[in-house]
Amino acid sequence: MNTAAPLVTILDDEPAIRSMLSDALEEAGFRTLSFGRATEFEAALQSATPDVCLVDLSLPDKDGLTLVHRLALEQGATVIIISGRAQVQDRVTGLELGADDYIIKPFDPAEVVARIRARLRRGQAQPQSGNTARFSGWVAHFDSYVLEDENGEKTPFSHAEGEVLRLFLERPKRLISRAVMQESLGGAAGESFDRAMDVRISRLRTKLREDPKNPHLIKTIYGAGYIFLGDVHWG
Amino acid sequence: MNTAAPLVTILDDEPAIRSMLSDALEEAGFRTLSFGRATEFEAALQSATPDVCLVDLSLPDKDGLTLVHRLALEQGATVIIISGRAQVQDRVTGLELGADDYIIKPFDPAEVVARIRARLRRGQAQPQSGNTARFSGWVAHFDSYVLEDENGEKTPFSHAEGEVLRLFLERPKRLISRAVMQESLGGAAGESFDRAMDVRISRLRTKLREDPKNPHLIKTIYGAGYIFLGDVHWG
DNA sequence: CCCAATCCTAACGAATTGTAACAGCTCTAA
DNA sequence: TTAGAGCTGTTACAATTCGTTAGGATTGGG
Repeated sequence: MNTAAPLVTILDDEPAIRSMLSDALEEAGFRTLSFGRATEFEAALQSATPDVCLVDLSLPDKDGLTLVHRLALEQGATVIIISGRAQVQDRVTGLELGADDYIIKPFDPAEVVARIRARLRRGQAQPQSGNTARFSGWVAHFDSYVLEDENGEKTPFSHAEGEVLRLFLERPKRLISRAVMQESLGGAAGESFDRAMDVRISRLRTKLREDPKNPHLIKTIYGAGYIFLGDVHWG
Repeated sequence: MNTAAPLVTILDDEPAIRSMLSDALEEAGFRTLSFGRATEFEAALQSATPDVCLVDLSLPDKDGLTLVHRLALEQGATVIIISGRAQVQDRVTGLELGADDYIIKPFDPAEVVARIRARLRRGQAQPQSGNTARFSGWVAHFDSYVLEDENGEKTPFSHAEGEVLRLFLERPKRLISRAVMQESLGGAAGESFDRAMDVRISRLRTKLREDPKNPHLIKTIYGAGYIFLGDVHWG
């Protein structure tokens, strides 16, 4: 991971907005890269991995939502949508597809900075440099499928449980929507697969000895998804 | 933030009022800048960021209300409206658009000074450097969604309650209009969502053990919005 | 003081989520 | 092949969340 200033990419077709954002962000100590079109942006992604992506949904050459989806899911980037559309439905689908936040135009640049800081304070994409993750006294071994508590006591976990756990450990402290989770878990978006996901999570919770009333690790966001709360260290 | 005397801008088309205000304010130790027209004022905004903006709504060249909206939203400035119109509706729309206070002509300059001092003493942007906030004996943990009282007793709060609480804790001691609140809470500005917001606040109040007759923390401003009264420390 | 607008909140119910119990599946070993 | 063990999706029902409704309380103008 780079210890330099975090890199923020800006994708918006209006030059005025691009410069307003980049001014505010650079003054706040971020590095920025601005793009007016999705294709340019995607080309640049090959060489640099941004810490945060600001994306305007109304792009001239591509559908912003699918782009957001790809960014969030494949790149694991922190995605913040900027949009002129204030409809609830827009916001919901944006977050469902994996965005981390949703800012409505017109906006205050200072607020954007604040939100980015808030996101960065939370989880950045974990380097995930190994097959073992530590969090809150636990150690998860993904090659032996074993969960180890602080006393060294070991509990095996299954493949399905491991998928969920890995998803959480790769995106800690960020909302993971049900939609994203289903897709990652290879679930047919079929009707009653939701319940299967619930059950997976429930089983994982019992192995982590969670009290669902006061969850220490896996927090449910009603109507949205889940957040994993532990501090995760891979390696 | 500047450590020198706070800068107050005055925007009013009547020269007599401008000079009366600037005299009173400078005597009270503020720096002032006066403008008779919105366009001049906006030009000056490029170079200096005022701490407080006094705006008369009846301007010759521009609609004062949209100006207020932009100021409050984009510049994040503290805006105080000065107006000859005393109707509730005028006041309400002014505050809804983000103004912090509303003073009716004719006014006593000393009162204006007092109100400005009050605003400045109140919320400057909170650093918000963590996910925990302390206020009035309470501790709010936003990652575990738990509210802790002075005896360490814990009450969980839901996601929806957390949204409201966070909004308050990020803008303490400032008016939060219902419009702003709805927008922040992702509510369709739809008709009956107001009630939903009321209910959220009501539920939050019971968790904070508030007596709505004598609110210690969440104060209702009839016709305008709410103010959170606690001293908030993030971290 | 009266009235209309506004606000509070108890109660209800629809939507969402948790999880126990069950059934089908795969794998292993005798 | 059969029995048993473990895994995982499905079902059913319980619990929770949260918006809506409705009626009463409060506020401020006239």
